[in-house]
Amino acid sequence: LFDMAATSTARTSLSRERVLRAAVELADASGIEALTMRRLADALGAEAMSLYYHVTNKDDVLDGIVDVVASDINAAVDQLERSISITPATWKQAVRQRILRAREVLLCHRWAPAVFETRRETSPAVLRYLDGLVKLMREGGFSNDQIHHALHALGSRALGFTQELFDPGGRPASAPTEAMLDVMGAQFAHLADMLREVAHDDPESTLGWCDDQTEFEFGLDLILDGLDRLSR
Amino acid sequence: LFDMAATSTARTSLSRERVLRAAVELADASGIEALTMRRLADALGAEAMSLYYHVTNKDDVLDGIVDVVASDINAAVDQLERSISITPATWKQAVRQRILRAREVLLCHRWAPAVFETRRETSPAVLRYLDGLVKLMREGGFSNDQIHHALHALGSRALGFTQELFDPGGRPASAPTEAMLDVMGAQFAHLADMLREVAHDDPESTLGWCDDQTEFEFGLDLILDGLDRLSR
DNA sequence: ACCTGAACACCGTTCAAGT
DNA sequence: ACCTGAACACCGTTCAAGT
Repeated sequence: LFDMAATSTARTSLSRERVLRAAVELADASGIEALTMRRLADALGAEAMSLYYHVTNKDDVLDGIVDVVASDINAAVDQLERSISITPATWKQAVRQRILRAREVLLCHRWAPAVFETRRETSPAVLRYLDGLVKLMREGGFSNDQIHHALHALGSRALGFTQELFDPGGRPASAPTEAMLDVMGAQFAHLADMLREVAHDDPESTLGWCDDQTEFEFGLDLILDGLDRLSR
Repeated sequence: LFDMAATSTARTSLSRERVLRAAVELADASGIEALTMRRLADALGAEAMSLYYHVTNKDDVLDGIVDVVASDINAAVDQLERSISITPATWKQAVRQRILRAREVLLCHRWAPAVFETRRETSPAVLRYLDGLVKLMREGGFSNDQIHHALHALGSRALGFTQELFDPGGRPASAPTEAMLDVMGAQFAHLADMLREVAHDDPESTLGWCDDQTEFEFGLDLILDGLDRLSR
């Protein structure tokens, strides 16, 4: 009657795909902790219990949104490297580009890495992503055994994220103040000295006092260079 | 009266330390999902609300158990490398040994890595651990800037764990059956080929078809070797 | 086939109250 | 100072019932 406007998106009936897409949007907008069955149903203009017709339970929703994000990654990655032939000389650049592209997608879903880590069943879309990576490295001259080691060495970095020991999640981190470093220095002199020097070297970093992207690429290149050396 | 035996451990009064230690034991024994305020209180022979006198809330409990585990790591690591002088030639072995020791402690608390990742405030014990690592690398001839990059490149590996894309948490993984690989091969040929070959190469691996420890060390050495080369 | 509402068993946490 | 019990606002999920 009057709720036509409010429920305009809800008029079309539910479906697994619509539920999952709404779940991703809810997590994007309000954080993963806001993703409850009741709130998700609300966003869809339905009752909580209606979801269970399209989805077996909340775990299934989490598996589902991981697969949605991984599918987005595949879509982004598929647009890459048309007609570039992969050789032992070019594999590294191709893998690097692929991983950084995956990272771009992940940066649009800050909650995703944490959820990826909690999943026990690997999503089909993640498998497809890894399949592409294996293909690339085979063309680059690696043995299956080497590729297996490489995937383990990369770990989540293969998909474009790492877990940091400092400040997981809440980016951008603010630089520690001089006062904080002084307090810290009393107990942890070497660590405080390091942080003081690093903060001094790059005081204007717009992405916070640690540029995640730079650090991600540093670690990634360290590993890729090591693998490259391994293959010769 | 009759519950003397059942509550024998509960007779001593509560304290923050006793609460945290019980929390670690509960997580060790029953998994992190069993760690609720009510069950934790039960294990201590107290009411749920009594905990709040010694601990500000559940987040504080999680911060606390991370710190307890990190303290255990420090204790284990402190027993290492007495009287070995660190030089550019020996730093790698010392860091490697330190990290593998940290990993040993973590392997006794399978729930810990996942909890480490969710914490926003870094625990004092983790800071102390990192301080020791920085000290080691300084003695090994690295600049503070290089050490900063190194810590980011190592990420959680500095503390002895990585997140794997396959099968997070539930170890040991069982080898994929031939039938599974056939199904998988239809969609993900390169990945299935790789897994088939790896499983065939090492069919007797007692730790499951992927030896986590071997893979962890492979990735760690790849990074340490890269850092070593960087410092020359 | 698809959706709902009441209900259940659990959470974390507040508050006022006990000793 | 330390602990408790009832209560509140939230979960995920079951079940029987509606269309």
